[in-house]
Amino acid sequence: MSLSEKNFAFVMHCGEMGSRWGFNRTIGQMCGLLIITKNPMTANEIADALSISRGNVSMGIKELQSWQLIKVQHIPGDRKEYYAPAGEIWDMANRVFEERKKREIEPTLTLLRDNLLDEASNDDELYAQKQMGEIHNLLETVTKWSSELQRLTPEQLNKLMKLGSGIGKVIDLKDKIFKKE
Amino acid sequence: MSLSEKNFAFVMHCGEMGSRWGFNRTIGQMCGLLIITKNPMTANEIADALSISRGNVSMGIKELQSWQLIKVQHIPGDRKEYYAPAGEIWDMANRVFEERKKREIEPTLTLLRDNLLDEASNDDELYAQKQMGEIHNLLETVTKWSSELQRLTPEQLNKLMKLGSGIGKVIDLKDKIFKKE
DNA sequence: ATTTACTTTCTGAAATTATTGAAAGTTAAT
DNA sequence: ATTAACTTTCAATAATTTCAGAAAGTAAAT
Repeated sequence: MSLSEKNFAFVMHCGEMGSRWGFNRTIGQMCGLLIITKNPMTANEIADALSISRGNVSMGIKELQSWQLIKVQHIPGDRKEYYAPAGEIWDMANRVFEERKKREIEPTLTLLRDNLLDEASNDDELYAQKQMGEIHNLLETVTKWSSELQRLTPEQLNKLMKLGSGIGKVIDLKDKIFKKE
Repeated sequence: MSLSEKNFAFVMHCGEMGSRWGFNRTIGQMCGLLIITKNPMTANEIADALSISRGNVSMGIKELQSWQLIKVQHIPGDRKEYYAPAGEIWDMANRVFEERKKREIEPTLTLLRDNLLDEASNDDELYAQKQMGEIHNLLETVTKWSSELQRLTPEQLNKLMKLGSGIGKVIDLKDKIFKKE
């Protein structure tokens, strides 16, 4: 079974974008392919569909598993491994987001915290520390905020999203009601 | 004037991270360097501080300008160009975010919209379209939501951030008050 | 118009990253 | 124990990206 033109275009597009999301072209293609394919696929089917080597598929699978984006399935009486997306689109996006946070924000936070422990010994250092402090705060806010969002129930989240620009009003509303502090 | 050990470590770290944010190592380093350096720097100073070629700096400047992350300044009676960050940390993060959205979300949205116009002609295509539809919705939500956030005043934004997990309660509260619909 | 002080562009070399395909590994069936 | 049907690993190669340094460009000062 081969891909329709449109579906193929989508898979290739995932390849181009893939590199921006932290994996390489092939892995992006694999991910896109598995997402739009109804039935789980074998490694060989993937290799054929994308015209890449079997070995390359094996690497890609390992990588996609490390991102927890795909899962393995077995069909009784069949020794092959079948691969499928590990969850709904929303879950997958969340995983990518989480993984990226871990890879790019956390190391920076660690380094910044370490740097900020030192006393600045002159004006230049003081300025550098001020700037690093700002980055640190920004990253902490982003981290905290994103984990808060993930704590919401899907229902709350949905409401929040629908709220859209109304969010501003709700904040003001909350202020009026609890204006004591 | 050369960098302290800690500051140098920060700049190098920006190099490593840089590639994840869409530019390359050198450009990440340049960006970090300009952020923690109090005074605007000339291209030659940058080249010296990072031990890279003058030509490479020139490329990097062009790229950073295309991201609107740095600005050029002139000192009267001096022909050199001096480079400095284009704004506060928060602004720069916003620019990077915006630019990434433009580069990776918008093209995908375009492709998906195009693909979703077609009628599915069989079961496989129908499934593929369903999945693409989900991705499309997710990306639209993210896009919409992020531009809502940018529309908030810094003050509102600050309150929202401080709210943290309390956001859930506020949503529920709002629901109770306007429970008519 | 020339020189001088700069910036930009471009080419090929170097470094990095991705990919193949063959060999090795694994495991179920016989 | 051997074979058959798979998967994984890895060394060699291919493709891509980054970079230095030279050459070309620009424009202020003389």
